[in-house]
This record gives sequence, structure tokens and C-alpha cells, in this order.
Amino acid sequence: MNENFYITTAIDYVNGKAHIGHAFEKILTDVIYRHFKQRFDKTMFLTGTDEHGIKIQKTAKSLNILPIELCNQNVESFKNSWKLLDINYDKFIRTTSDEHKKIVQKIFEKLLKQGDIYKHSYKGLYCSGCECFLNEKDLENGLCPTHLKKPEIVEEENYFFKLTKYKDAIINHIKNNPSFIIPSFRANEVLNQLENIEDISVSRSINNVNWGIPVLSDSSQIIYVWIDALSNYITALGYDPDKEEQNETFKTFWPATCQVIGKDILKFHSIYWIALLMALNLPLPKHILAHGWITIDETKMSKSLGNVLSPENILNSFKLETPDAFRYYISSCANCGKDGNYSDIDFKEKVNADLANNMGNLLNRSLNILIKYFDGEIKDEFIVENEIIKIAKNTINKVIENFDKFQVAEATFEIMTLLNVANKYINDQAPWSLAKNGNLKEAGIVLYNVLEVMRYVSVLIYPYCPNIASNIAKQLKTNINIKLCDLGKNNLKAGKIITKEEIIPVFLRLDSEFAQNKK
RNA sequence: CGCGGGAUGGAGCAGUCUGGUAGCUCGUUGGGCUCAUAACCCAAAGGUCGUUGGUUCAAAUCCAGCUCCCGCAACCA
Repeated sequence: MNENFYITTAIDYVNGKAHIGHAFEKILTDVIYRHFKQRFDKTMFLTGTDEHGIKIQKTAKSLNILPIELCNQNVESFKNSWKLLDINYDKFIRTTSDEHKKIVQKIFEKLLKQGDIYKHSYKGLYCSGCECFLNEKDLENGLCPTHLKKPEIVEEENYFFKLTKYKDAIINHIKNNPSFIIPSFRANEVLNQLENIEDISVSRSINNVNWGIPVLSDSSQIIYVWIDALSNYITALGYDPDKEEQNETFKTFWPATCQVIGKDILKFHSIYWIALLMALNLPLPKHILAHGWITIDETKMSKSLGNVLSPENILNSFKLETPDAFRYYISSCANCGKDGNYSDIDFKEKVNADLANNMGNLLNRSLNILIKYFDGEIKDEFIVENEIIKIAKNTINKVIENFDKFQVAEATFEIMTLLNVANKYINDQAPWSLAKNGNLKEAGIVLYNVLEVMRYVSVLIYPYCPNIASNIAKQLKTNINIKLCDLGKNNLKAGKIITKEEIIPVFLRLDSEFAQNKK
């Protein structure tokens, strides 16, 4: 395989700290990324933060610090969360970085020059308390709900992007590429939204918002979020709108293979972003993956309900030293693009059943038999492949098929099915009985086959549970960092692979009491 | 009459396009095994597939009506 793979997440708005929703998206992306890294040679994973705008400006003011100080603090917090969750991104882009700002300004100028951006006066309801424009629907009895003041009608000159110019092209692209928007049922929503689009405002007066990237040729205007934030996916690659020939990184990775976003921002990514790329004459991303929400105990997470969970809360509440169980659960609880639910009870049951009982215990019992009857040694005569290895090889294909459709939850099901088969196999063959009855070779063959399956499983589960997977590989003395296409070739070699002391359960059941202090 | 998705044993879901004895994971109950992390294997109980009507030899599946939930439209990750 020498295809290239570039995956991005949405960049998070750093007006607060990371919660389980942000974490879901990053874990989902990281799992997909790690899987494709097992298939492709050149891969890239981008995440980052969106840091400009009125909300940051105001929050910073209320804390009596500079906007950049607020951003720096929260960016640190986000990065720490991702570290805790083993999010293995290659690059972290900040919209406040110089490299980003310069390119955004150039992009703006280019679009302005070629006529895709034009100046237009905009009339709206402005609340001086909020220091921003309000929509009519936000008003209560014609008053600003926060300040109970009547907003004034203010006319402002802004720059607009000719979104309508690209409407037909976008409709065609979506219709001609059924796997462009995943899941496909969301494509209809987008097509609907496209019916009513208008040109969008892409700048703000500096009198209203000053925390942003200035328009190069007009110091009275700040570039608004659409061009500022969306373009991060290409500024991070070093895109330069002034150059005919782009750099190697850009040529290697653009267009993105998959852009992972939340369903709330699908409109911006499947319409605004696409139009922007068309205007820049750049190829479009292959897939936009819109994931659903994580609900907490079937309830929508919201600050006012006080049920916002951070990934740290959950890891701490179960005293987890690695994020593997959480990563596994969160990426298997929501079928492709649908909403998923988090509950402490489900979490515990799912990871106990799958990771401890089905997977960890199988490794543990097999290695113990190997110690008990063969002193941890695989003999040459044991290396005879049975039917179960064919099933394992078939599982690789099924997992790949699922990931090709970004069905991350569905792929775990295939791995668990393989483990079920292996558990049944060892039970039916009963190597402990074979050994007692003197059929040592037969017993050894069974163990070899089960451990081979575990080797396959270690690599297949790696994208979800990198630490557990590495642990399994360590006990088998095998290499976890191999490509999926080589998995069938590097079978376990004859020799002593483990001692009694080295057998350590890779994942213990969670039986601790549910932790308190969730708030 | 805005557009779209959904309603399947205690829980969560598949099956619906291409009608033909209702399937998976978890849970429950009984049994087996004793290598293992109260694990693993087998078996059983439990569903008139939201509702009404239609087409058909035959409907979870196709058609029509109705009820209820949800998403988007409307910058919550």
C-alpha cells in the first residue's frame, strides 16, 4: 500500500475545557487514524484549536486577562486531555499561530482579488450590551433576553463570500459522491440546507470584534470564523495561495481522506468549506464524517444541567491508569454517525465483558496452560495451523471493510466475534485434558493456535486500546507495530515465550464502586 | 400539511432495499468444564417486530392511514 492518508478533527473552540464530547471526536479520529496507519505508509492526523472571536474576547475581559492568555491556558488543558487519552496527533494547529494567520490573510486577499469576496452593507439588530448582532428569533418581546434592552438597527459594511456561486456545484458533488457525507442520511439534510443558502458574511468590523485576524487590505475589518477557522486544514499543511506549486507536505496529504466533525457543524464543512475550496481551486476532501452526540445517561449534556463529564472524571472515577477501556467503550457505543450514550453501568459492563472476560482472560488462561505443561515454550511440532487461523485472517478483512466505511463500532464486533470463536475452540479442544491424557503435541497445537489468534487480536485491537494491545504483544514476544498485510506472515516462532512471573492480566474487571464527585 | 430518521423479548441493536419458520451482544435461570480475571462453554426462559387496514398462498419486510419519539431547518462538541 502506498496510498496517503490525512485525517482531521474539528478544531475546538477554547472558551472552556475539554469534555466527553470533545473527547469522543478525538478518540474516534485517533482510532481511525491508528487503523489506517496499519495500512498506509504516509499518514497524517491534524487537530487543533479555534481561538478567535467575540466570546473569547469577552471571557478574557471578564477574567481580566488578555485573550491570548486565556487561549494559552485552555490550549494547555486540551492538550493535556489528549495526552491523557493517548490521542496520537501529528500536528496541532492553533488559529492564533503566525503560520496560520499569514496564510489566512493571503487566502482572503486572493478571494477578494478574484471577486469571490465583495463588500456589502449589512443591516442587523445590534445589542450594545452583548456587543454583537442578534437574530430576530433570539429576541424576547423585541428585547435582548440578556440585557432586556431593545437592540438598535445598525448598518455595517462587511465582506461577503459568494457562496451562492458554488451552490449548484456543491449539490452536484454531493449527489455524485454518495460516500462524501457519512453517514449518508445526513446528505439529505445538507441538500435541504443548500436550497436556502445566501452569501455569507466573512468579516466583522474591528469596532465590534478585535480578537481576530485583520484583513490585510482593510484595517477596519477582522476576518470572521469561516475563513479563519475552516482554512486550518490546509494552513496546517503549509498551503500557500500565492504559489503555483505547493510544498511536498501539501501535495502528499491534500485532499484529506477524512474530515471528522460533529453533526452540528456539518453545514459549515459540507457547504462553506467546500465552496471555499472550490474558490481556491483545490480538490475536495474524500469524506466528511459527521458523528453524533454523546448523551449522558440518555440525557443531552449541557452546562445548565450540570452533567458535563470530562474524560478525566471518568478515568479517575474508575481509577484507570490507561485510557484504553474508555477509548474502547466510547468508540464502540455509537454506531457510525449516530448518537451514542455514556453511562457508568454500560461502561463497566461493556469493558468487563469484552476486554476482561472475552479478551484478557483468554490470553491469561492460554499462557497459564502453556506454563503448566510446557514451561512457557512453544515447540516446533506445535506450529500447525488450524481452521481458526483462517477465521482470524478473515476477521482482518472484515475489520478493514468496516474501517473503509468508517464503521468504528462495527469493527469491534468482528474482533469480539473472533475472540468468542477462540474461547469456544479452547473449551472444545480442552488442551488441559489433552495434556493430562498424554496428548502433549495435540495440546500444544491448540495453544499455538489460540495464541496466534491473540497475536492477531493484539494488532486489531491496537487502534482502540494501544496500551493493552502492546501488553498482549509483550507477553507473546511479538511485534505490535506491523502492517495488517503482514499480520498473516509473522507467526509465533518456536521457543520459550514466557515465564510464570511474566503473565500479567492485561485488563482486570472493573468492580470498583462507582465513583462519586461527578460534578 | 417544512425536510429527514426511528418504534423489534428486561437493556442496547441487526434484519426491512431483494416478502418465506425472528437474530446478535448484555442481563436472567439451569447445566458443563476446572486451564483462567466470580472466567469460559452449552442449554433454557422471555417478542402477537408501535397501531389500524390493504396487497399476497405467505408481511418485521411491500402499500395506505394513525400514534409516539428524535434529528435538521435555528453558530450547544
